Amino acid sequence: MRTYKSVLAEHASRVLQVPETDVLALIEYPPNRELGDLALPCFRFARTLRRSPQEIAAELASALQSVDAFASATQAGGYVNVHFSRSQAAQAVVDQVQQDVDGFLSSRRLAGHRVAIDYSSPNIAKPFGVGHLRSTMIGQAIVRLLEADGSETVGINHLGDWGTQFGKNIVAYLKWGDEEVVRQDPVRELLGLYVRFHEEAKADPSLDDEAREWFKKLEDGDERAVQLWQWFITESRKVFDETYRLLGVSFDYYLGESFYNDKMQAVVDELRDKGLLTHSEGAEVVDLSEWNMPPCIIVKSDGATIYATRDLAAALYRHDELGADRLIYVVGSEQTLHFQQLFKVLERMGRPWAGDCRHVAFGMMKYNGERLSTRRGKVIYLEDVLQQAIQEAKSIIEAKNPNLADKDAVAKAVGVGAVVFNDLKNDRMHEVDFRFEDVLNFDGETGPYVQYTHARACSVLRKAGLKDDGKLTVDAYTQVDDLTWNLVHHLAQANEVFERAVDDLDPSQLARYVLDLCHHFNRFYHDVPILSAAAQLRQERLALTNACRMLIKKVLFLLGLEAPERM
RNA sequence: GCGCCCGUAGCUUAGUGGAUAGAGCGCUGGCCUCCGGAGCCAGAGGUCGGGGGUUCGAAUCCCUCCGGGCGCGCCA
Repeated sequence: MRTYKSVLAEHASRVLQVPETDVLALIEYPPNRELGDLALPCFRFARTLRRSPQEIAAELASALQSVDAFASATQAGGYVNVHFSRSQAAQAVVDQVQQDVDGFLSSRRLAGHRVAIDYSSPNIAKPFGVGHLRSTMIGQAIVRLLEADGSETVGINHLGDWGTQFGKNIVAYLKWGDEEVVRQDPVRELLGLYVRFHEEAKADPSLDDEAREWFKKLEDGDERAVQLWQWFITESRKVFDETYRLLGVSFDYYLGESFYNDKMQAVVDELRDKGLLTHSEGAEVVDLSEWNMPPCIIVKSDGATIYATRDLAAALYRHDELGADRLIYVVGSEQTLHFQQLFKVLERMGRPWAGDCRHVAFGMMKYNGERLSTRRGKVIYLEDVLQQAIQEAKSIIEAKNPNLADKDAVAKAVGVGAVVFNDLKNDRMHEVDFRFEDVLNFDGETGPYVQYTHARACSVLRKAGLKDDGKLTVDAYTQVDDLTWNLVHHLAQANEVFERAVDDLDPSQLARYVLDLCHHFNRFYHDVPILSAAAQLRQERLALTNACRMLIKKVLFLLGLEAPERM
């Protein structure tokens, strides 16, 4: 929909004879709602127009009086503040949300694009810990955001299914493993074997040699090695898929590292043909000193390739074979340099789309201030965290709403929602010190708070007899009090927040937005009677409630949370 | 040593050059004969890490220092 900012910008731009985009960038929300619904500081125009900000603001204020959408325009120092015509705005906003939430949120700016998103990407035979939550849920949210903005997406799980660690896994399993025990709980058992390997290898370095031999066998296609490796993958996948099912996460492709084994020679050949490879300390590298980066190693001194080579092959595959015009990697910030190198090498290889590659980095997850370490067996299983949160939700339901139908399904939605939202609401670059007390708290700025608000809105609408996809038409809003207006005004900002979230690949903006929206709704709900209002008002308030319900549900979906109608 | 990221209330944080720095948790005190109290309201709590600068205006931009994190060729 047409935003109020652009209406203001258009008029101000015409009056002042300055470009509309310049005006648009300056428009802000006044710090105090009595001042107005939008504000335009005029200080910036003073120099070019050779007039005082106050004078400019005064001129604008009087010119904007006549604009239909504005109820008033006043000068306040160097600012001009406008109030919207409330009844007109409320009617338009509520109607448009109900008509088409998707269209209200998005103008489908990415139509025609196809974006590949690499997210989650856990390692085979390793636990899926809380740390993986970040890549998984930020990635999933980005997929939904981009799709909502019109893009096609290709979600890729780049499983860590190759590398020398599998030699260790095989050795440990053959020495100390038991098939039945592993089958019971594959990931935990394999991790135990892996940790034991590292402990014993300290005293007996020959184990490392054995591990190397077994990995070599795997590379050479040794039947036993391949069979064990595939078994590890199968068992790990079962466990991962269980977690993905719980989280509601899915992928278009599971393409692990091993998928590119036969695609790396072509990369090496191309780099060599293009004269980008140089010999250095026994290895072959792409020199990046011109860009102040260390060289990117392509072929190790033992002749083997390395992850950079693999990632290059993967990037080419995603672009050339999967048809993506833009690549996104949702990977921890410790790999920032690697991706800078990767994108630079792609550019030097003559791939113009290298400029459209993005590394969506995020801070590290810690526990009690300490780094989690798979190798030392220091792991918090995401599955455990989710189950605890679900238990917590279940006991709250038993206490507050014991007659609820589908208690288990709701407990799952709320418990998982709490964990997911908790991770999505903050700036992803921040380090996270994982604390159960935060995740298991369902009050305040949390997923359950948003879900609760949604359920509340559903409840009112249900009592009013509104059908599931019903729409309530209102011809004109009569009285729009402050609480109602604050809610409408916030609703109207959905589109600009959505676009910022897409542009920044930052789901936390939407998480913050929906928290604010819920807060405004709860205040409205608390103080403004809906069902008991007189017929006309009742209809207006129900329509507004319905619009909120729809938008909250939509945003929860984008963030990967369910929206139960009762809880 | 070099590079990147982070530093805002006891804790977690919002804020992408504009007006009096907003929230949540925790704490204190209110609000269910009224649409769901996982809620609402109020209170206490801030030298926006320190210091310089740019600007009419800086938590925000630049410089510098301090504290923390992550990287810095054959792991991914």
